[in-house]
Amino acid sequence: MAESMAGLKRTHRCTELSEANIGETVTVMGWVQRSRNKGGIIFTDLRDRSGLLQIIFEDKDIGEEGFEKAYRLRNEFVIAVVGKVCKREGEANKALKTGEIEIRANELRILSEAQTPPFPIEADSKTKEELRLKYRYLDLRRPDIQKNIILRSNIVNVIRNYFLGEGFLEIETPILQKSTPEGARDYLVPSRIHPGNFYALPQSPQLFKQLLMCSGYDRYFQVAKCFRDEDLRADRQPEFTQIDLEMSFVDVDDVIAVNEGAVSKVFKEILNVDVPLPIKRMTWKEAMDRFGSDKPDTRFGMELIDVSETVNGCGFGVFTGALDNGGSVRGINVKGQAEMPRKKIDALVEFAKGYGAKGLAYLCILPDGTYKSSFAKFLSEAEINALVKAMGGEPGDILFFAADKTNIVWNVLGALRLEIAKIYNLIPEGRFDFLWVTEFPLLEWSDEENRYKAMHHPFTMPMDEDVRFLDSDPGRVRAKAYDIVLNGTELGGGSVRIHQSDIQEKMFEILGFEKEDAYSRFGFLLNAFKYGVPPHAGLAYGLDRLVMLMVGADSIREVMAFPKVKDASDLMSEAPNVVDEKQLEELGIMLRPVNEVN
RNA sequence: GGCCUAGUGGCUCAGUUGGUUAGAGCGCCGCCCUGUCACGGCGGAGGUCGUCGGUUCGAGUCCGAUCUGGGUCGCCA
Repeated sequence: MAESMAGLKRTHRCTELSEANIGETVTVMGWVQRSRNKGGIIFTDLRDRSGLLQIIFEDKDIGEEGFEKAYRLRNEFVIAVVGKVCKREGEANKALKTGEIEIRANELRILSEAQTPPFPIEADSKTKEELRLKYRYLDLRRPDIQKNIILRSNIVNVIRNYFLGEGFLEIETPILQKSTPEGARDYLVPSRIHPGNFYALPQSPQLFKQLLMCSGYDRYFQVAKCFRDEDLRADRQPEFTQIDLEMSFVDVDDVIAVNEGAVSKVFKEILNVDVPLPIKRMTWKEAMDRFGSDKPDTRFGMELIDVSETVNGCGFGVFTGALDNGGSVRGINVKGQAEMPRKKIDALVEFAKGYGAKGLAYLCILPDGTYKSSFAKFLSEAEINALVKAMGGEPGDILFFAADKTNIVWNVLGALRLEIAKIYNLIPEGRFDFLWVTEFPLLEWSDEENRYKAMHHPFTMPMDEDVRFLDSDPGRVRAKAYDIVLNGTELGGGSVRIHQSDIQEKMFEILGFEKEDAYSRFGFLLNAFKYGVPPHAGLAYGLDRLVMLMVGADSIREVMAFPKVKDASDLMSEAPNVVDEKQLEELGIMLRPVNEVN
C-alpha cells in the first residue's frame, strides 16, 4: 500500500548531503537502488538524479513496525526517509560521493511500490536497445542516460546565455508552416478548417528567421525543433533540435567569429576543454581533395593523393578509362599494412563497391621492396615506381586506388579512409578537432531531375567573384556557405543569404523555377525583401549531434529523452498509429487500402 | 528500396560436424544472517530457442519466407 508524503518535505537530494551535515535530521526521497538485508540491520541505497545515499534501518532507531516495513523494500520502490546524518560506523565506500556518511532512519514511508523492472537500472547497460526504448521511462532512470540529459540541459543553458550576451534575441517561429517542397520530405499536418489543405512541420526555421532580419530584429536565435521525413541513422532522427541563429549586416567572418565564441565557451564551461581559436578553415575543394569528404575527420592523416597525372597513359585500362571520361585516379597510403591478408583486402574492395566504386586497385609494398598488386602487371616498372613515389610509398605500406568520376573517387576513398582508420584504431581518443569547411559549391547537378539543385538552399549567396559565372557555368559558382565540422561530424552549417532580388531571381531561374512558381512557394519572403532587407547570414547547429560528441555517445538516441527507432516509430507509445474514422472524416481525408499506397 | 548484422528463461550470454532431459552468471521467490555496499549462506521457480513452413529417423543448429531491433548505401536543399 502506498503511503502519503503528507507532513514531509524533502530537505536534500541524495548527494547534497556530506560530512558537513553530520548530526542533522534530514528528509530524503527517491528510489530504492538496492537493499541489503543482514537480518537485524538493513542497508538501503537510495537513488535520485543526483546519485546514491546509504540509508540504515535498525529497529532501535525506527521501531519494530518501521523495521518490518524496511524488510519489504524492493528495488525501485519510491520511499521517503526521515533520519539523522551519521558518519559511517563501518568502512567508507570510496566509490560513492556520499561514501563517508549514511542516514540512520527514524521514519520510512513507502510512497510507491514497484514491480521488478524488465532490466537492471544501472550504468553501462548491456540491455538491448529495443527493450530499453520500449521501457524508456525506466531506461531514463539509469545514471549514464541521466548524465547525458542533464548535460544537454546545461549545454543549452550555456549556449542560450552566450547568445543572449552577444545581443541575440530568442524568438519562436511557427511549427505549423507552409509546405515548400525542395530538399527533405515534409511531415504534413492536415487542416480541419481547410479540408484538403495541409501545413508542414518545419525542416528548419529558415524563411522565418530571414523575415525576422527583414523586420529589424538584427540578431535572432532559437532552440528549434525541426522535422524531416527521411530515413534514420545513428545521427539522424525524424525530429531533432537545432540551435538556429541569424544575424544582420554581417558577412562570413562575422558569423564564424561569433560562433567560435559560442563553441569555445560551451566546451570550456561544460568539459573544461580549450578550443584553440581561430578554428582551422578549409575550402570545400581542399576538403574533398585531401579527405574525400565535406566533413573531414582531421584527427588522423591517410590523406587522398591525386595520381591522375602519374598514371596518365599507363597500360591499365581502368585508370586510363576513368581519365578519358573526365574522372581521376586517386589513392590512399595505409602505412605499415602491406601484409594485410587477402581476405581483408577483398572485404575492403566490397566495402568500396558499396560506395559506388566498380573496384579497388591495391599495391602492397612488401618489406623486401617487392610488390604484390592487383594491377602491377599492366604497368611498366618505371610506371609503378613513379606511382609508388607519388604516393609516398615505403616498404611495408599498402596503397589503395580508386579510378572513376571524381565525385565517386572522393566518396569511395573518403569512406575507405574512415573505415581503415576504424579497423586499425588510428583515431586518437579524447580529441576535439574543429574545422570550418567553406566555399561550398552553390549548386549540385541532379541526374535524377536533370537540373541544378541548391547544395545548401535557394537563398544562399554566391561568392562575389563567382557571380559572373552564374550564366555561363553555374556549376563552378562557389557559395558563401560554411559548415562547422567536429571529428568528422557535421555539427552545423549556414550561409550568407541573398538579399538582392536580381540575384535571387537568377538563382530561381537556374534552379528551373518559373517566376510564378517561385512566388507561389516563397512569395512572402520575396515580397518582404521588396520593403528593405539588410544583408544577413546565419547558421544552425545540430544540438543532438553536439551533445552526442560532447558526452562521447555513438548515437543521438543516447542524448534524446524519447527517440524513435529506425522506421521512425516510437516503441514506447507506439506512434504513429491509425486514427479514428471520425477524425479522418472531419479532416476530409479518405485512405486508400494500405497495400495500394506507394 | 538494397546490402550487412543480431534474436536461446526477467537481463546478458554459451550451446561442437544435426543426436538423450537446452546450460551459466546476474535477477526473481522463500528461509537464515546486526556493518553491508558486486553482501553472504541454503533452497526454489522460471525457456513451445522471434514466427511460419521445409529437409531429416531426429532441428536451437541446415534451407526458405517472414517479423522485430541495430549499422549502412540510396535518401537527408
